[in-house]
Amino acid sequence: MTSDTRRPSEPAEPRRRLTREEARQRTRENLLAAAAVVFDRAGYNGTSLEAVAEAAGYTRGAVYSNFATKADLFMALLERFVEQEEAVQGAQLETQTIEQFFDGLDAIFEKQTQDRQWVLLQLEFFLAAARDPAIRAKYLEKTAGLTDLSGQTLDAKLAEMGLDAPFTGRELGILLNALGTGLALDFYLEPEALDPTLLVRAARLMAGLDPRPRGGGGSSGS
Amino acid sequence: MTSDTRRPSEPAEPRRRLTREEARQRTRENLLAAAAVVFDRAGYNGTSLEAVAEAAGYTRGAVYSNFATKADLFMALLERFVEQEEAVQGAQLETQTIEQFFDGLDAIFEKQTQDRQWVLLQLEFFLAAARDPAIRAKYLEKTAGLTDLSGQTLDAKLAEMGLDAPFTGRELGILLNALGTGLALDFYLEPEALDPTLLVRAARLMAGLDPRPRGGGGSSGS
DNA sequence: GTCTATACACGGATAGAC
DNA sequence: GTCTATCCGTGTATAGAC
Repeated sequence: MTSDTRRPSEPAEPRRRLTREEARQRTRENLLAAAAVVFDRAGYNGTSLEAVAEAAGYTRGAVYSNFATKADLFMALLERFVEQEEAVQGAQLETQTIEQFFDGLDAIFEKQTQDRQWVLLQLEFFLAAARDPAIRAKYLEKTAGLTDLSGQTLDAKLAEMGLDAPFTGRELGILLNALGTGLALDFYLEPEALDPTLLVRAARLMAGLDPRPRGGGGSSGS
Repeated sequence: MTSDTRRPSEPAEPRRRLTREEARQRTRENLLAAAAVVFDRAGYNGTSLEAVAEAAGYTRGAVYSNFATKADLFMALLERFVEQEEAVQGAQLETQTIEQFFDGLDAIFEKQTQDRQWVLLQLEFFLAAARDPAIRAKYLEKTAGLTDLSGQTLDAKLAEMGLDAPFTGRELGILLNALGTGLALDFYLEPEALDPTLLVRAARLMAGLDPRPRGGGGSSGS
């Protein structure tokens, strides 16, 4: 961004008024913020661009002026979300002890069950990615870092502990990710039917540790 | 033979000509068969009822005459699929030894990765179920038997073997189901990145068995 | 160069003809 | 019971205001 050399005749006020670029950026932000809310509520297919535009105080044309298509708008939203999530999960999983790692895993899963709407939105987008190679490429590119995170962390953790886990760190990352996703989906259908400790117990077992985190009598009768 | 029973008084002839009911049933079948093909190809949201009707040799009106809404049509399709799948999986999992059980599990997973379009369709419907309580109730009702299947089978299997699995049969069913779903989703994005033995290895471990099915050196170094 | 206003095509849904 | 005609909403495209 260069200096605000608007017009020679203009009063050389810096940042007095928004430049074109800034205004555009502001509109883009407003649209993205509105889109996050509206998509969240009704899903991707259930949301009209009209609704997004209205929520942001614009018209449909403004949307198309800033995003090529509806999918493009959503992609921008996803990108932003992944960046933020990467930071959060990274901090949550980069712990000292392996016990703390599982606590972090638990926290992530709990958050996932609460962010129901967002996960459903992601799933909707996953569907598009699974069907369209172009979208898939973008999707993988943007989420690659996030999916590798737990695996790499675990790899390091296991190595420094000398555990004889039945799986590699990468495999564990895949398994934990898949299990978390699958259990979250169950949760969305029958929240009360899911034991909240199940994920961590399974994770501990797969990492080669005792399934029971702390004390707790394992009265797991039928 | 009261052949020409065109009178509304009595249709005492069975099977001579298609009754209204039978004709309707036939059309319904045609529409369902066509819908299965077309939905499979382009997904739920990507398919128009026009396309369905055309594939079956009718017009949109015929569809609406047999199904209240697009969702209703899809629900009928799902119902049929679940029934059939329940039978198949039931046969596949009701085995003698626990080794055969894992073979069956493997076969089911492999089929799931091949039936890509169908699983994606189911996922699309799951989304609708997760968002709409009414659809959710129907969805759960129809799929309840299927989800309980592996759990109950495992419960019996574990009981008769006296294994000290860290999970109950029901928990194992949930875990295996969730893991299978999550891994299948991974597979749809990056088919070559998924080790096809991963599911069964994890399943064996969670059931309290040696993760390695047969022989194979466990060179699971990083 | 951005946003508004408007137009168009397509798809889900409904009403009425046959 | 199926088809035709029609309505309405929505994604997409474009012309024009500022």
